[in-house]
Amino acid sequence: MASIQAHPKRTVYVHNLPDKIKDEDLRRSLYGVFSQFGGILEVVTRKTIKTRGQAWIVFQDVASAANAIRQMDSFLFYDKLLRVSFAVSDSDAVAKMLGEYKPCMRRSQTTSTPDTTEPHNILLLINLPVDTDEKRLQVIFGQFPGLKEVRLIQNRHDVAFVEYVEIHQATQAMNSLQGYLIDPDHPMKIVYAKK
DNA sequence: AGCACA
Repeated sequence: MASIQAHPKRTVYVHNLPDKIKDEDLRRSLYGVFSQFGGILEVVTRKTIKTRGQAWIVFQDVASAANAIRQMDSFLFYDKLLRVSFAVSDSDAVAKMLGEYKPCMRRSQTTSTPDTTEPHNILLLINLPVDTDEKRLQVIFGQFPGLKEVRLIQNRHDVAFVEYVEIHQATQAMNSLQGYLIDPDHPMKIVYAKK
């Protein structure tokens, strides 16, 4: 709790890993232990001076990553206690999954926000499963600070509005939950509401 | 301790 908390995202940063283990064995063990929390897109380890003893576990959704952190921080792994938190930045594997990966955006802080729409404190969710209920959306979007209200549309449960107090809070939720799989067939699309 | 991916 003392360290800086990165905001929720699909990638979990793990450190205090044993560094005598061969990279591929380490990846396999990490995959084995972490896959109980949800689908894993990729486990990244690199044994350079700067990156040894660390790993990035890229989950398909933020909820899995959050669970992994809750359950696995301080977990005894080999002979050490794992340190598990949200990664500082998003993984390329996530951008690729969402079809938003552009090699030139590496290392730039540009978001995947379509600039066709002005930022807004209200988000529009589309492509929801038709049986989506409001409570479910409240839980998912309530992970991010500033949630004010979730509104489903009468007779159309495939779209919803999610309102945050501040625009930047809406943006944070949008960036983390873009493509979120409410179910395997419905990657959620999130755009800013129109002014 | 250390936040990458080409």
